[in-house]
Amino acid sequence: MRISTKGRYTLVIMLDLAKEYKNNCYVSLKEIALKENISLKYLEKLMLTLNKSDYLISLRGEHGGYKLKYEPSHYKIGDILKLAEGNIDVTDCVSKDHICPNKHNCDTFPLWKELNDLINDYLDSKTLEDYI
Amino acid sequence: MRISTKGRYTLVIMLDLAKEYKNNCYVSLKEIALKENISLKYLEKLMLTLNKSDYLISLRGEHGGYKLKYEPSHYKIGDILKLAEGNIDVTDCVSKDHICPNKHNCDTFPLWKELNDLINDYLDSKTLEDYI
DNA sequence: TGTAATTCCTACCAATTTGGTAGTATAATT
DNA sequence: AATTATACTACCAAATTGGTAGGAATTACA
Repeated sequence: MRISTKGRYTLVIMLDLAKEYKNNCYVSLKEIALKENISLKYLEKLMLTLNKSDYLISLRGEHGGYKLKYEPSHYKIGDILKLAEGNIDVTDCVSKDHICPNKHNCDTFPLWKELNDLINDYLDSKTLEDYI
Repeated sequence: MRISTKGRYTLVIMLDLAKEYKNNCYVSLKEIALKENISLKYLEKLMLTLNKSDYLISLRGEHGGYKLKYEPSHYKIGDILKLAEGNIDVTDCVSKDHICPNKHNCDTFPLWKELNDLINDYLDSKTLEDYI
């Protein structure tokens, strides 16, 4: 049930950008790395994933960095975690139809399905706005 | 957020034993392995963990196997998963006090704490009885 | 009393994931 | 031209996952 540093650090980045959204300025990874005490190189790597979405605007060079493309309430926590972690489903059977041939006869499927819905409904009900 | 086969198979074992509880007979791993299409050797290994608890009564030899020590409603799903997976906490900061020195100033801690409580409250509200 | 069945226990192992590091190319600012 | 920052590729060690192999101990039954 673990959320790895990929998801946690990615959320930290997004929150730091969210906090600066009203100032409309770019925030560099160096600032975030220093402030949050995370390796710059690791943050760069996380940005590769994050940047494949339509979430951010980036600028290279001096006074460059990243800023949110939309206002903080636009970003659901669940979406950010799914992007960073790849997949946050409790089991494969709840998301991939083909993986379990007899889920209708499976005693544990209802458990995983209900738990997965609980988690996803919660994470989709919260946005960056709620944590700044 | 994944539950691995350790947790899933362990729950399958416990449910199979729960279904036979009223008959008060021993169920062998061989039967479970055949029925559930899981490797016997892997089930044996999972039993090493499960057997360290006070959950089961085992008997070697012919017509041997395992049976539940208590009635199915005694076993919380959360307890079984914690035992099998080792730790199902979303992050370390929600369970280990020392791991994060400034959790009171952390923007994301409330999120992990609330999510972790949601999951654990759900899993502790269900027992084997609910899935047989 | 011997044999088959079953749990119990210790090693070992390949593939994947996690949590990074290193180096370089590209772009923007001064 | 120099500096600063993102973008991208490659690599790597440690831990976890999902097993397998082999044998020892114990029990039931013929």
